[in-house]
Amino acid sequence: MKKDDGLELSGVKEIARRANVSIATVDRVIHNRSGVSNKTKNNILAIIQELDYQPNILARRLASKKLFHFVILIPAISEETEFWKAPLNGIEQAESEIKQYGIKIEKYFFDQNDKRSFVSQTKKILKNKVDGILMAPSFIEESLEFIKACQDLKIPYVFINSDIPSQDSLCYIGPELFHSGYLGARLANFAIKDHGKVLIINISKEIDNYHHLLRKEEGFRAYFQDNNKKNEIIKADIRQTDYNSVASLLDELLTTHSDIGAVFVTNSRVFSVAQFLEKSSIKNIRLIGYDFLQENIEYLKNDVIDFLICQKPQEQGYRGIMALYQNLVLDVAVSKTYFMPIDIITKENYLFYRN
Amino acid sequence: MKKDDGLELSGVKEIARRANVSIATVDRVIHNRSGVSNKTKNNILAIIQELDYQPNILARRLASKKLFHFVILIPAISEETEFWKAPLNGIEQAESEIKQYGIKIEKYFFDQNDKRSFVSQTKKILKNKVDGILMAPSFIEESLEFIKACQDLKIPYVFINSDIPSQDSLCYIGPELFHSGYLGARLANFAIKDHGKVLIINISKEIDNYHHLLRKEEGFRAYFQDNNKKNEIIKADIRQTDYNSVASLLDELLTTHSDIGAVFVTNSRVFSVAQFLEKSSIKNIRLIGYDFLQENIEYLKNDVIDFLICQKPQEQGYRGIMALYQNLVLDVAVSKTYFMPIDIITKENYLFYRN
DNA sequence: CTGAAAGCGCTTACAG
DNA sequence: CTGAAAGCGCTTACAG
Repeated sequence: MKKDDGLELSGVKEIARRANVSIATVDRVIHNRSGVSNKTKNNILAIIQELDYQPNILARRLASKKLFHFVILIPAISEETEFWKAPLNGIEQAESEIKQYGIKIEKYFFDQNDKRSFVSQTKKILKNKVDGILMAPSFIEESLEFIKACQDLKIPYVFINSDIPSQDSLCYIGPELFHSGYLGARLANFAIKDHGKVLIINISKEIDNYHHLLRKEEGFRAYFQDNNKKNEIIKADIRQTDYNSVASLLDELLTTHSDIGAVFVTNSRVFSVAQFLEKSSIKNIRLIGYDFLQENIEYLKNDVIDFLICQKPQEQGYRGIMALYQNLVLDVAVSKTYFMPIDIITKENYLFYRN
Repeated sequence: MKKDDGLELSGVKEIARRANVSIATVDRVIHNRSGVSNKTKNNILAIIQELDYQPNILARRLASKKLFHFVILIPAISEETEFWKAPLNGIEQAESEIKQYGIKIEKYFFDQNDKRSFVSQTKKILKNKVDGILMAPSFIEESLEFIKACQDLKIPYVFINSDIPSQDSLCYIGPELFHSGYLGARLANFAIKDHGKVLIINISKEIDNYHHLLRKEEGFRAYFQDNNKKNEIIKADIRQTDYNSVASLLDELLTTHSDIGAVFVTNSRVFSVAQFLEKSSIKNIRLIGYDFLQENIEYLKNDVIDFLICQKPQEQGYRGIMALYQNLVLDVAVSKTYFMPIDIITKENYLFYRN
C-alpha cells in the first residue's frame, strides 16, 4: 500500500536499514525500552526525526497482544434520576468501538447518596489490574483518598461531570459550571426582563458536599451583578428531594414572594418544580433547569419548563473513555480540560438534540 | 491476542478449517467475489453466520492495497462569507484521521454566485477515478444533472448543509431547516413577547435558487401561526449583499415600520444588519441570525445580536467524510439522514461552543 | 546490548 | 472453481 509518495520505505524496516540494526532494536527505541546502547539509540532517534516516522497504528494493534483494562466509577442510575444513564451510554458506545482493539472496560457504580458505597467500590477496583480509570469525583474527600492510591500505582485517571482541579488528572471532561449558571441567569432575565424576583433553587440531599451546585449559583448571581440587573434574587436549598417536600417549600416561598417571575433550578430535578407549577396551575412563572431527562422534556413540551441547559452527558462518557484510549493506547497527548458546550434546549429544538 | 474468550479461533482461518477450504476461498465469499461454487459458498456463509464472524478491520486495512479516492465539492470561502471554512475544517480533520488507512481526498470548490463554476467543477471531477463524493447541492438543477452522472457511474454521494430529498444520496447531513426557522421565531417572540412587529430578512444574491432560505421562512411563519401569536410579520428580500444596499433598505423599512421589535435574518449575513443597527444607534431591536462567524460573534459580544443559531458546520464536514468512510471502507450501513442539532448561541455560552 | 524468526488476521497475485 | 504462499507494518518471545 504505497500511500506516501516519495520515499520507498518509511517504516521500522527503513529505519533499521539506515541505522544498520535490526527492527527489534528500532522497536525498543520507539517504545523507550531498555537494553539499547546510548549510541545506537540516539542514532535511531535521529533517523526517526529525519524520516518524520509515524507508526502504523493498525499494524501496532494487530501485532500487539497487550490487553488494556479500563475501569469506570460513576453513580448508579437511581429511581430518583436517570441522569447517569447518558454517560453510561456514551461509555458503552466507546467500548463497542474500541473493544476489538483489545480494551476491556470494567464498570463500578456507587450510590450518590452514600459515600461509603463510593469508598467500598474504590477498594474493589484496586484489587485488579487497572490501566486507566474514568470517574465522577462526586465526593471530594473520598476521591482525593482514592486518587492518591492511583498516583502511587501510577494509574492515570480522568474526571467527568465535575472536576477537582489541580489533582493531576489526565484530564477533566465536563461543564464549566460558573458560565453554565451565568447563562441560566441570562435566560431568566431575558424571560422576565428587569421586573420581578428570580428564585434559585438547589435540590439535593448532598448540597453541602456538592460543590458544583454552588459554583453554578455563583455564576447565576454574577450575571445579575455584572449587568446591573435589579431583580432581587431569592435562594432556597431543598435537602429533601421527594415531591411533597419540594412542593410544600415552594408553596411557602411563592406565598411569601408573590412577585417571583422566574425560577432557576441548578440541577436535573427541575421536573419536581415543574410538577408543582403545573399542579398549582401557575402559569406566569418562567422555569429554567438542567438536563435532557424524559421527565424534563415532557414539561418542556407542555410549556412549563422554558429552557433546559444541557451539557452532553453522553458525550462526556464517550470522550472520557476515548481520552484514556488515545493517551494509553495510541500514545497521543490529550488536553487537560475539555469543557462541554453549554447547550440550550427548548420545545422547538429538543427533537434534534444529541446528548 | 486472545480478546474473545470461548472459541479458540474465530477468523477466516477457522472458517476455512470448518468448511474444509482455503482461506482464499473464504475471502472470496466474504467479499462476494465470483468464482466460488454455490455449494461451497452457501456452506461458508452458514459457518460465518454460526460463528457470528466479525472481520478484523485492522488486519483488513493493513493487508489491503486498495486506495480510496474521495472527492468534495463545496463553495469556496469568499470575502463575502467565511461560512464554508468550518465544513472544510471538519473535512480536513476527518482526512487526517483516516488518511493512514488509504484514503485520499480531492477538493473542488465552486463560486456560490456562479452556477457555471459549479458545472465546470463537476466535469473535472468525473475525469478521474472517484469512489465517493461529498457535496453541497446548492444549485438544484445542476446538482441533479451531476448526480445523474454519478448514478450511472455507481459513485455514491453524500449531501451536506442542504438537501435534495429523494435523490438516492447515501445520506444527508445537515440542518432540518423548517424547525430551524421555527426556533428563530420562538426566540424572536420570546424577546419581544406579543408586542411589536417582527421582520424576517433573506440576504442573498441567489435567493430564488436557494430553497433552503425559503424553508426557514416557512418555519418562522409557522411558529407564529401555530401559537396564535399576533405579531405582524414583515418580510424583506435583499439581493444586493453589500453593506450599503442592506443599510439603505433597512433604513427605509424601519422608517415605514416604527414598531419593529425583532429582526430575524435567515443566514449568516446577519452581521450586516447588526452593523447597521450599531451605526444607527438603534438599541431597542432584538436581532437573531445564523452561524458562528467571527463577525457575528463580535456583535453578539456587543449585545447587538441576541441569538445566533448554529448547526455545527464543521461537524457536518467531518461526518460527511466519515459517512463515506464507514460505508465504503468499513462496509457499515449509515442512516439516510443525520439532522444536526439546532444550537442556540449567546454571549454567555459562545466561548464553549464547538462547531 | 542485539538480531532472526514467527505471528497478528487479513488480502492479493499467481498457478493450476 | 480453488489453494499455497507472500506480504501488510508492526510486536514478541527467544537465543545469544
